[in-house]
Amino acid sequence: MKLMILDGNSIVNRAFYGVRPLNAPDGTPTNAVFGFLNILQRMLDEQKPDAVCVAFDRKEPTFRHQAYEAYKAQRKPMPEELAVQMPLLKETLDAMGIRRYELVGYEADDILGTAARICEEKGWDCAVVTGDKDSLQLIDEHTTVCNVKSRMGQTETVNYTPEVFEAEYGFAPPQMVDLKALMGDSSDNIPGVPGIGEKTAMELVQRYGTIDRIYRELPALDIKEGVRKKLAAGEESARNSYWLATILREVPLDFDPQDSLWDKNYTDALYGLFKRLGFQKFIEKWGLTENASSEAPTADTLPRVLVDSPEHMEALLGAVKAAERLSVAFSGSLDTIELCDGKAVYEASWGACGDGYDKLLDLMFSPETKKCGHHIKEQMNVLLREGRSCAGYVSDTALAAYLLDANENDYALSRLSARYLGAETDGAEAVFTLAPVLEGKLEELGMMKLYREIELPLCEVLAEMEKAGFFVDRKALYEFGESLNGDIARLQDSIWQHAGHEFNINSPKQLGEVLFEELMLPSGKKTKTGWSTNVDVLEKLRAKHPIVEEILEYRTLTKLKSTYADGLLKVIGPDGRIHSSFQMTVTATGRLSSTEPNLQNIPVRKKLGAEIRKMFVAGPGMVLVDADYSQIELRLLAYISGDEAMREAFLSGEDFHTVTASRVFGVPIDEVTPLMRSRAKAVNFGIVYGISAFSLAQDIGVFPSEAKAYMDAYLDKYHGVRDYMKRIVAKAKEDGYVDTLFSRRRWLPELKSSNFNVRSFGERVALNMPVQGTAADVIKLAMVNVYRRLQKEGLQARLILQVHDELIVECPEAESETVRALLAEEMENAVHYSVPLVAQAHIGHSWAEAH
DNA sequence: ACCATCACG
DNA sequence: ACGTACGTGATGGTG
Repeated sequence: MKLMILDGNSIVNRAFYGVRPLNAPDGTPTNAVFGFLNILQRMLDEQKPDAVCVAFDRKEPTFRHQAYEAYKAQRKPMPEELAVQMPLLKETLDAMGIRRYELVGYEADDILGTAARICEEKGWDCAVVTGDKDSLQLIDEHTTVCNVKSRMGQTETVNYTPEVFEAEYGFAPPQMVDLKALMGDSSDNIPGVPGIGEKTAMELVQRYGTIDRIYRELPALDIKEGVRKKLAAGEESARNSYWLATILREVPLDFDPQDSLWDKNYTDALYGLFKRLGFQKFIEKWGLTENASSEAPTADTLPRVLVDSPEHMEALLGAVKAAERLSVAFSGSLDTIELCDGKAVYEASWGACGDGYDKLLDLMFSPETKKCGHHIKEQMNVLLREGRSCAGYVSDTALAAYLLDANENDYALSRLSARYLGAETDGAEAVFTLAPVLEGKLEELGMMKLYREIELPLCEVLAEMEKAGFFVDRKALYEFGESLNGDIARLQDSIWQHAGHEFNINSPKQLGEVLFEELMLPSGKKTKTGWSTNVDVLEKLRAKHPIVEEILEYRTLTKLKSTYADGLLKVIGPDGRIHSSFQMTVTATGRLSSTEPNLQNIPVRKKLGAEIRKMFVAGPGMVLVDADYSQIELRLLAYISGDEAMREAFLSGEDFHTVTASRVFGVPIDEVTPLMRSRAKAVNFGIVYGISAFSLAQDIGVFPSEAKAYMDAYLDKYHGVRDYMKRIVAKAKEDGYVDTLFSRRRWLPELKSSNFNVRSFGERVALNMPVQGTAADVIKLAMVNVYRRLQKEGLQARLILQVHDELIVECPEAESETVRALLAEEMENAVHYSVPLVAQAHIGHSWAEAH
C-alpha cells in the first residue's frame, strides 16, 4: 500500500508563482488553487497511491521559534493574492474527500516526517510531494520524495529514491541535515556556519559525513586553515542549525494512513465549488455533475492491460509480432515500459513479468519491430546504455510536432494531444494515436522527406554523440581556473579602490551606481531597468576612467572562471568526458542546440578564452579531426538568391570578404586593405541577418550615412540579393511562412502584426531563416552520411560534436588521414548546388589544434 | 522567474 | 516616424 502526502504550503506556493493570474467569475484569484489541482492530478497519475493527504503549516509560532530567537525572524508574509486562496484550497480538498492535517506548534515538514515514519511501521510506502528540498532528509527505502517545480503551468518533477539522492549529492539523505547545519538556509532562517557556503559545506559532508565527526576531529581534518577557523568559530551556530533543520518524526498526531484511503471520493459539493471558481476544465475532466459527482469518469480510451503473468506475456509477444506498428513509452530506464498496438495499452515491468520481460524487450527493440515514441533520441540514450539496438524507430511525435511548428517551446504529449486530437491523452496511447495524425500533416506540407531522411536518422547519430562525449584534460582545466584567481582578486581590489568602497561588481545595478552616480562618468547610455553597463557602453568609457578597463577585464576573467573553468569541471563524467545533450526541438530555424553543458559556445574569439579549447582533447591513442564549412550561409545565400556576381565570387576561389570589399569599394583585389575587408565582412554578415544601415553603423563604428552607402554599393553589386530580399518578404507575407531548400518551415505570424517592431522582426526572420535553416539541414544530412560511412567502412572513428557549421570526430591515430578525407568529402557532397560547398578538415590532439 | 551579460555560429 | 541584426545557453543578481 502506498500513501502520497503533499506539503500543502510549498506546493501551493509553486502553483501560485508558476501559474499565470486567473480569476473566478466573481474576481477572486484562483491561480494557486488551479495550479495545485494540476500538480495533484499529475502526481496522482504518476504515483498511483492508495491513500492521499495534505499537510499544512499553521501561522502560530512553532517549537522552533520558542527555542531560538534567531528563528523568530519569520519568513515573509504570504502575498495577499495567495492568502485569500488558502481557504478555497482547503475547501476544495474537503470537497474532494482528501484529508488535511495541520498541527499548532509544528510545521508541515514535521507532519510529513511523522507520517513517513508511521507508514514505514505499518508496512506502507510513502511518497512525499513537496516543492522544496527540506524533506529530502526523509528519503529511505520506504519513502520517496518527489520534488515539484512548476513554471508557467508546466510541471516538472524529480523523484528521489535513496539511489537518486546519493547519485546527485554524494552522501546519504539523513546527512542533508548536516549539510544545512553548515551552509544554512536563508529561506528557513537557518543560520549555518558564517562564511561556509554551499560548495565547502557539500565537500565537508561528502568527506566527513556528519558535523559530529567534523567537530570531533576538527584539529586533524585535512582542510584549509581559513575553513577550520570558520568552523571553530561557528560551532554553536552549526549545532543550533542542525537542530533547527531536523524534521521531527514524532509529533503528537494521531496519524494512520488508512484514514487517507482515497479513490476519487468526491462529495456533491465539488461541482458547485468548481462552478463558483470557474474550473470548467476540471468539471469536464472529472465528469462532475450537479448531484452525483462521486462517479469517476470513464474516459473514452483503450483498455489497459497490466502484464503480470506468463500467459499475459505470451499474449503480448504475439500481439507485438502481429502489429504493423507499435508505440512505446518509458523514461530513464527500461524497468517498466508501456506499449500500445492500437487495441490496448500494455504495461510491463521487470518486477511484474520476471523472465518473460527480457524476451519482450528483445522483441520490442529488434530492428524488425516498427515503433514510434516521443523524443526517441532520449529513448535511444537508454537503449544504448543497455547495449540495445536503436533501429526500428519509424516515428517520433515530438519531432513531427516540432517540424509542423518550430515556434512552440514545449512539445509535451498532453499538449499535443489537446492540440491535434482535441482530447487529453498521454503515454503510449497518445503516441500511437497522434503519430499518424502528425505524419498526415507532414505529408500535406511536403515535409516527409525531411522527417524520414534527416530528422529521424539523426536521432541515433546524436544519441551516439551524447554517449561518446568529449574527453577533457581535467587537471589543465582546473589549473587554468586557479590561475585566474590572482588576477580576479587583484582587479576586484583595484576596482573597489577606485570606487572608494566595496561593492558587488557582478551586479549591474551596483556597478551602474558606482560608474554613473558616484564617479559621474558620462551619462550611461541605454536603460531598461537602470543603466546599461555592457561591453559596448564600457568600451566607450574606456578612456574616461581607469576603473573601466579593469571592469572589462574582470568581466572577461570571471566569465571564464564561472562558466567555463568551474562550470565545465562540474560536468566531467566519471569517464573523464563531458557528455552534452543535443536538443532537436528547440530552435526556430532547425539548428541543434546543446545543453548541460553547452559545448556550442566554448570560447575561441579571444586569446585567453581560446585556451579552454586546448583542454578539449582526444582520448589516449586517439586524435581529433575537425572540419568546418567555409562561409556556408553566404554560399547558400548566393545559390538561393541566384545572384550571379556572388556565385562568381565563390567560384573564383578568392577570399569572399576580400572580393566583396574590392567590388564595394571599387578597388582591385590586391589593393583591399584590412579595414576594407573587415567592413565588407560586417556587411556580408549583416545582410544575412536582415540588417539596417543604423545597426551596421553601430557595429562597425561609422555614421549611418556611411553605412548606408556601403549597403547600397553592396546591393548594387549583388543586385540578385536585393531582389531576393524583396521577393522572399513578399512571399512570406503571402504564405504566412518561409521555408528552406529541404522544406523545413517557419511560420511567421509576426508579419501580420500591426506593431512596426514586431513586423520588422518578421521581415528580418523571413530573410534569415531560409539561409540559416538550409545550412542546418545540410549539416544534419552530412552528419547522417558521415555516421553511415564510418559504420560502413568499419572505422572506429566517432562523431563527438557539432557546432552549426563544424563537425568533430575522434578516431585512432591510424585512421586520421582516412577520416579527414571522408569527413570533408561527406560535408562537401551532402548536396550539389550551383555554388559549391567547401569544407576544410584538420587533425590535432586538441580542439584548439585541430580547428 | 526575469533581467542583464556574454560566450558561440 | 517608429527602433534598430539572426540563432542559441549558462551565470549571477534581483525581487
